[in-house]
Amino acid sequence: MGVFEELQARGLLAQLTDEEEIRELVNSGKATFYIGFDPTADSLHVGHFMALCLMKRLQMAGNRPIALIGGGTGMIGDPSGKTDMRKMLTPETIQHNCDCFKKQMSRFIDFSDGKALMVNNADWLMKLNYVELLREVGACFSVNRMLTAECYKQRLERGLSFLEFNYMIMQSYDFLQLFKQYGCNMQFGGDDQWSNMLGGTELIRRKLGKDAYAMTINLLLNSEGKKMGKTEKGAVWLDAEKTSPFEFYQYWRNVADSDVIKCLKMLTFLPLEEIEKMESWEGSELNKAKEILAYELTNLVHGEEEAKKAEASAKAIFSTGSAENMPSAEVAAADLTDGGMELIGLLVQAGLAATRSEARRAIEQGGVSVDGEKVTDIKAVVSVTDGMVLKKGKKSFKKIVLV
RNA sequence: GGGUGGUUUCCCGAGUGGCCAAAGGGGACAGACUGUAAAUCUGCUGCAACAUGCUUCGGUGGUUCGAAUCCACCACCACCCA
Repeated sequence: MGVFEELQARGLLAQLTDEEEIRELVNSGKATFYIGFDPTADSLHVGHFMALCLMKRLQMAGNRPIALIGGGTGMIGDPSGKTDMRKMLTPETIQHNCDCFKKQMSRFIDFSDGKALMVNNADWLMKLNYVELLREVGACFSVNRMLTAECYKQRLERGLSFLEFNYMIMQSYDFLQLFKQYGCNMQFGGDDQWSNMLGGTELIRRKLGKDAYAMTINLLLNSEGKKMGKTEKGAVWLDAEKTSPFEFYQYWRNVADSDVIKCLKMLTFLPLEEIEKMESWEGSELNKAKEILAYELTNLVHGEEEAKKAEASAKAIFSTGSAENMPSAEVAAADLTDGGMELIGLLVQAGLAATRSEARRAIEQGGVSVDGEKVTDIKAVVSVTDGMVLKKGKKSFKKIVLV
């Protein structure tokens, strides 16, 4: 089985311009392909992770990946799939984000000896001349056709600025540049990028009369059709500072039954046969699959040591309530009166409640316990000791560290 | 440039002078049931010194005893015309 078939079996492939050609190129390890990353935040998240895995899989099969950082396109903002205008980022922020991306990517992809490249499209986009670009590239695009593109549909109803309308042209221009400079003949990306990617292959055909290919991977959606890798607080980040390994582990440990197998297939490097065995697991047995999923992904992103730690603490906390490796919160001894503190304030300080009102509510509704003892008195004052365990709801724990 | 409609709490969306911290739904949070799942049921959802008080309804100013609601100006958005 070649890489192509493997990708297919894992349910990753969505749309392709030319299945036969792509299969051939990719399986023989002759492709140079690129995936673009827009620097909209200072860390990569789970969505990017899929793309990185794809790069890694293809690299292992001998193909050469190019990670394109969108320092230039980031100045414009991709309207695809968005309902509203994006926030404009300052050039400084974009630069900062690009730097952060670089650092994180090198953990996943082997950039040594030109086995993979990392380039920034700011290098060519920023020095473009407007009139020249119009003559050279603008002539190749039909506005009529662009307007029928799926990625603009939604936005046509709500308003689309000329700035964002140009995103597709910039992305197409990227592909042309990479084709010319590095012989990059394929572009991969999320399925929401399809029309932008087609723009590139067409531009190459028109300008150079050569064939280039595009392929999209399925977005990681849960059984309700929502994008995965998002929580109420925002994305699940790959940066340990923004999403701790423990939180990261917990996110995957808590996926719905109906999504485990899909996640294992799409995100992990476990052999397909192994995953197929898990498909027959039922009921609470599936919990084992979730543990595997969480461990595997934490391992990939944060390394073996962190993965083991996260797994051990999760088990300890949920089975015995043990405080080992539990996420902790610092409390200054100076804030205590006679070694005690009102529970409401403690919850807020530990980050288990955003406001005092919220903390009060949690207590009132019987959701708070201290060292395993449920507390329902709003006015309770608890004596704070180093290592005491505070629990709010079913899954939020904090160990108190006195400083 | 001209006209029309709009901007409400996390989101959608009611509210057109006092009974509005603001209906209803979604989401989130907490409880029950469970398997750290889903579904279901219940509670809860601006802040606080929590039975009183304080700050909210695009922005600024005004009318009024009293404004999310009325007036003026500004900003932004959508649609139609040019």
